Amino acid sequence: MKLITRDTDYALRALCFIAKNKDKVTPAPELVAKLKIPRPFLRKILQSLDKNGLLKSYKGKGGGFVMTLKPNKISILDVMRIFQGAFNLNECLLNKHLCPDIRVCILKKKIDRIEKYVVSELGSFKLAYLIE
Amino acid sequence: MKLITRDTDYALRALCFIAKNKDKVTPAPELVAKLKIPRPFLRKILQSLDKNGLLKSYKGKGGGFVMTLKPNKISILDVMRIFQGAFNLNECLLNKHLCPDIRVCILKKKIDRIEKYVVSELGSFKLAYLIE
DNA sequence: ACAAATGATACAAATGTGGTATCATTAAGC
DNA sequence: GCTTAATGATACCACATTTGTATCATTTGT
Ligand code: FES
Ligand code: FES
Repeated sequence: MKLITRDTDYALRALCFIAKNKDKVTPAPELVAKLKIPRPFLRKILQSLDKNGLLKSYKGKGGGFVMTLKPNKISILDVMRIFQGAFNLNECLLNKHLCPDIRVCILKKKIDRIEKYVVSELGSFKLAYLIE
Repeated sequence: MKLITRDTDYALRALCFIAKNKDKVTPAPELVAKLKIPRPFLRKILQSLDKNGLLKSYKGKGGGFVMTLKPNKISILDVMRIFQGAFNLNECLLNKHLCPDIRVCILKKKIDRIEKYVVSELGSFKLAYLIE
């Protein structure tokens, strides 16, 4: 089980790099060179970050990406949610046929508590901590 | 993200049922009927539980499965480990190329703490709690 | 006009999950 | 011993997800 997937990891690294560049526009090719992320894959990731409002993009020559928020306003969880969907360790609710069983519900409460802990820990871990 | 996969869930349900039968031998067909788990899939799961020492199997007519341990000696984590492998939220160690980066290491520490918490919570949650 | 960048989108390989099918082996009970 | 009801072992398969790749259109600074 992975907690953080590859695209989230790439996204974090890209965000860190772009954040260090401050107001300077960072073009994707620079990220590819420095971070060794496969180019088309990175492009897709950057587009996602743009659509989700974490980056602002500039098209055309001299274009690229800049941060829209301060790094201390972005949490690991914010990035995870973009690439891995809403945090939901308890998928049991979906499979209706599993639910008549009480035992799963006791377990469900346990898992809910675990989930709350994880969400709170990752939600308070800001991108800024990864830069300094 | 799921914390518990389908086979682990099926395994937990099967174990609960078998545990309730105490020393009585429970044949797979009975489990199929009562728990509505696809037959060949359940068979595979029961074989895993047998190989990992949580169940003892009796072959031949009148055969089936019985528990080898008291339900308060088996944790959710024990079952998860059989079907989902060792708990390892931090897969980063494997991908060597990610590691020169300090930021991941700080994050890694955070994830390690999260993992310890999850392992401790699930390791102390015993099968017995699901039965009563 | 040209070059350098992003936008959009479709495709593809590798892996993981959930499930199926088959045949051999064992043991109880007549 | 024969039948029957059970497990053991193993190989296969369909689908979804992950991790990418490829292509072409569009925008913009010089
Ligand atoms: S919520 Fe699924 S069993 Fe209770
Ligand atoms: S352990 Fe992978 S970056 Fe530190």
